[in-house]
Amino acid sequence: MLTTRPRGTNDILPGEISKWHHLEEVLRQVAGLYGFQEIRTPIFEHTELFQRGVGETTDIVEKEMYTFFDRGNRSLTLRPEATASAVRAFVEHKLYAETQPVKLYYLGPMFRYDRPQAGRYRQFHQFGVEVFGTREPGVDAEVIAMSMDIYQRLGLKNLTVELNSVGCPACRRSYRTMLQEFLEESKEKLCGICQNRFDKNPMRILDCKNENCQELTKNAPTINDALCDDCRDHFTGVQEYLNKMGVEYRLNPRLVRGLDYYTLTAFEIMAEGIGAQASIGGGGRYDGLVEQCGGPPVPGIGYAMGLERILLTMEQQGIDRATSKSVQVYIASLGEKARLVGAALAQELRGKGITVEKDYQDKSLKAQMKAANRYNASYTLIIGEEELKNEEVVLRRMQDSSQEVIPLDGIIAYLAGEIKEGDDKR
RNA sequence: GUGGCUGUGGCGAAGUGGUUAACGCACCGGAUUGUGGCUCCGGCACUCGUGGGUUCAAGUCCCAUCAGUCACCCCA
Repeated sequence: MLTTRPRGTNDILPGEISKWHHLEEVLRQVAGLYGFQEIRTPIFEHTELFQRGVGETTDIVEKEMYTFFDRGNRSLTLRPEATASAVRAFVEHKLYAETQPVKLYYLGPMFRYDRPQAGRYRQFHQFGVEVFGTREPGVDAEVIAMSMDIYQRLGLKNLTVELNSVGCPACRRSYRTMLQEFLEESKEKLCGICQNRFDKNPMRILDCKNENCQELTKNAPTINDALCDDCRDHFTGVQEYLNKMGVEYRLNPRLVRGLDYYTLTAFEIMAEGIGAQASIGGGGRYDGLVEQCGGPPVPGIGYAMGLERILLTMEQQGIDRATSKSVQVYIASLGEKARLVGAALAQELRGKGITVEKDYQDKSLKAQMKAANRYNASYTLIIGEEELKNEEVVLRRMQDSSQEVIPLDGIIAYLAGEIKEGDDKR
């Protein structure tokens, strides 16, 4: 226990950090391009925020929250998602008083107490955006386009955007009864899970994986049949924008998202080959949420993507950015005095922006050369007794094994010159 | 929360109940004087996840537990 990480968590080790850096860099860059500004909210919130924001009946709230009491006996919860927090901050700081829309993005860890499996962890990372203050279909389209833009820049292929409209609360209510009426007769024949869903969330029955259920719902009415004029207009508006913007998508009238707050636009981005958890991002509109969280009636839309799943997909598609530690100069020294000189040289070189690694343990020269090789050093400086006495250093070019003796007081300038030239050639 | 599979050195992986638990990679050291990448030689396991049990004898069988993994529910 002492030496194992908590279940469902991961250490990101030095060997894999570069792909995270790369991913985060792309995310921030694209967010900037689309005019989003970062918001950082606490990693825990009052439990009631999620109960209210995410929805009492959702799985997240019912069984997946990390809830604890602090010393003041307040109930707090590690955030399972960030939309509720963003909404809270939006309301708390009265951002609705600023020019609308307000476009925010966030990036960080989320927590859900769930059984880990491929692409699912108890602590995972999400990047997400929220747009408050407008319900123009063009914004919905832009948010979808932006997410695809990100995936493309990362080099991901074979992704599908699934699009649907879940309507306004009124549409959903009427559709719900419509669906229940349709299924009433065959209710007994549905699988056990779906019989459960019949009352709780009948729309979920539509995307049950059970073949029998699929067959039974084949001719079921879709949400599109139940949309009011206003919702229908909005939905066609989103599609019109997407078409114009050249974003491909697949209409999926059975797409239902799990959180209670979604209205109108719902979308999900699916990847292949990363196991059962194929959704690498998703989002939708939440026009009633701000008000429900105690703010004014401000519409909003957002999406979130799971970074672990993106990385998994990249790996699966052979987009690999693993890098090993590498260094421009390695300083090998023999003996205490030489090591001191080496340390001084290292400082000077680093001051010139050159990456340096050196020996700290008085290893044999052979061992130091091996180390230099492992670090992928372009140059190795060797300082031994001989060199110390003559105020010189041996400069060895690792690539062709050539070496020369340079006066100690000239080595910095010499190396700085060499490395700059080398950089220019690239 | 439910189910399947798995758990041997840093990693990968043999081991069909019986003396000192293979091997590969990695790591460390060496192959005449202070020099890398190839080759050769050598070194590197006090708990075979943990705790019980069966047995004269268990890494090998049984039970429990923990963890990993995949899937379900659900989601990123």
